[in-house]
Amino acid sequence: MVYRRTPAVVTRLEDNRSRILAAARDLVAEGGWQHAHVASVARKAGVATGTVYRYFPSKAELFAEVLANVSRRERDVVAAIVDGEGTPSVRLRGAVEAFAKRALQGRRLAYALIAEPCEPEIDRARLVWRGALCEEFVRIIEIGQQQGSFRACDARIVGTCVVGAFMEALVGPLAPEDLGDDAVAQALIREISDTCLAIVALSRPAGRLRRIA
Amino acid sequence: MVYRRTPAVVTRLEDNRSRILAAARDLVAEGGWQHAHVASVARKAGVATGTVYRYFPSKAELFAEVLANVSRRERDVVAAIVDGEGTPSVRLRGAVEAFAKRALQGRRLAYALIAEPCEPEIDRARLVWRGALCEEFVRIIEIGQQQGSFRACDARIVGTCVVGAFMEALVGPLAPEDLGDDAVAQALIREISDTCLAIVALSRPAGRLRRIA
DNA sequence: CATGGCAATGAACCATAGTTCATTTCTTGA
DNA sequence: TCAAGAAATGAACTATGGTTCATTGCCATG
Repeated sequence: MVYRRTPAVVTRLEDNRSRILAAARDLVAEGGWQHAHVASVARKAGVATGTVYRYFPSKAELFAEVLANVSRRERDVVAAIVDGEGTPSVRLRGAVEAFAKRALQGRRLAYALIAEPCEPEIDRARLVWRGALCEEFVRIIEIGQQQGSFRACDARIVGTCVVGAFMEALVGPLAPEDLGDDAVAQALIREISDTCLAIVALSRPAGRLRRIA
Repeated sequence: MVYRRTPAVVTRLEDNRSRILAAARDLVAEGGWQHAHVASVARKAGVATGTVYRYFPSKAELFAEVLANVSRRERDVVAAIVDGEGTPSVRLRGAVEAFAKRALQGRRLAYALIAEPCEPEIDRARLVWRGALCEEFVRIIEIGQQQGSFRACDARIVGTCVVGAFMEALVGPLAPEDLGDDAVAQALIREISDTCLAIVALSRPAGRLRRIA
């Protein structure tokens, strides 16, 4: 019996795997789901079509992993801000703005991962990761409520609303046709984060108000 | 030369057309996109597969029309409320609650039309109609702003946020697995409409506040 | 250097469903 | 009743692209 997986072989296998993943991600980032075929991925990764199937059981799982990788990164960015410094309001705004800014930077990929029509199988994976992102916003809302900075509400539902709000507002501007003026993007981001803050802001007491010392 | 389209024939043709549309809609309402095949539609409508193609150029266009019909109805309901009686706040809340309530009543269909993963071609049609719905919310926001009831903001962006917020919060509960407790649904609807109102509420002046006469 | 076993290859395969179209059936007006 | 033309039929066709697998090549051991 000969041939054992020497470190060299293991490395090569891992290289292949990540090269395929990278190729898949890049393809999506360049042309969306339209041209994200297994054959294209293989070509871009410099392997044969069949090789892809030595690393991933199906197209759907390959792209689900791409989606997971990218989404996890985004979620981590948001999570770091949620767990970071500042008042809950500052953190919520920061999280929303960070997400929006990053999305607008890599528009094509963001559009594909968030909103572009794609195969049902892949679409399903999106829902999962959107849920994970939502968790982070639920957390910051709960923190804000504990500190008395945010209004009393069902954090789970309202967190979902927050995610829905900024996602929806981003979709249009993310669309590939949109070229993206930077000043417009800045204004958009600000408007969106204002809106998200408004969602959780303490509600005004009834009646007229007057500022006090 | 004989055979002209007598009124009877015209009627039969129209009947066929709407029977096919109804069958398609019902299929989606029952089982979502998974089983919405042209052959199934034909069977349910009591015609041959090929007949469907005498009335619709493609599967995508058939279902796009289904989507348009249902969506238009929803938009009209919202539009009527937007143009109806009451303060802008009351109308906004009413519109959101009406939409949510109707969606929760016909869960399966609503889920399919709003969120269920489906073929890219059909998904594209969704975006269009979601935009039309959004218009109505932009309108009520603008009305509210003119009357000084809503905060100053970009109505277009914030309207999109409102739609995104309640859509997203509805998606989970719409999912086919969810059986739907009525009390829970009521609470959900209330929470969502509260949230949507918060989005446009006049922002609190900075500093601490105290109620005055 | 021989050999056993694993990885890579990519052309062929196949599954699914949307479409087509030659044929049949129906309707109308003479 | 018959002819002409339109509508309906549904089995066959086809396009697409994911998946397979017999073959080849490569590498580590004895």
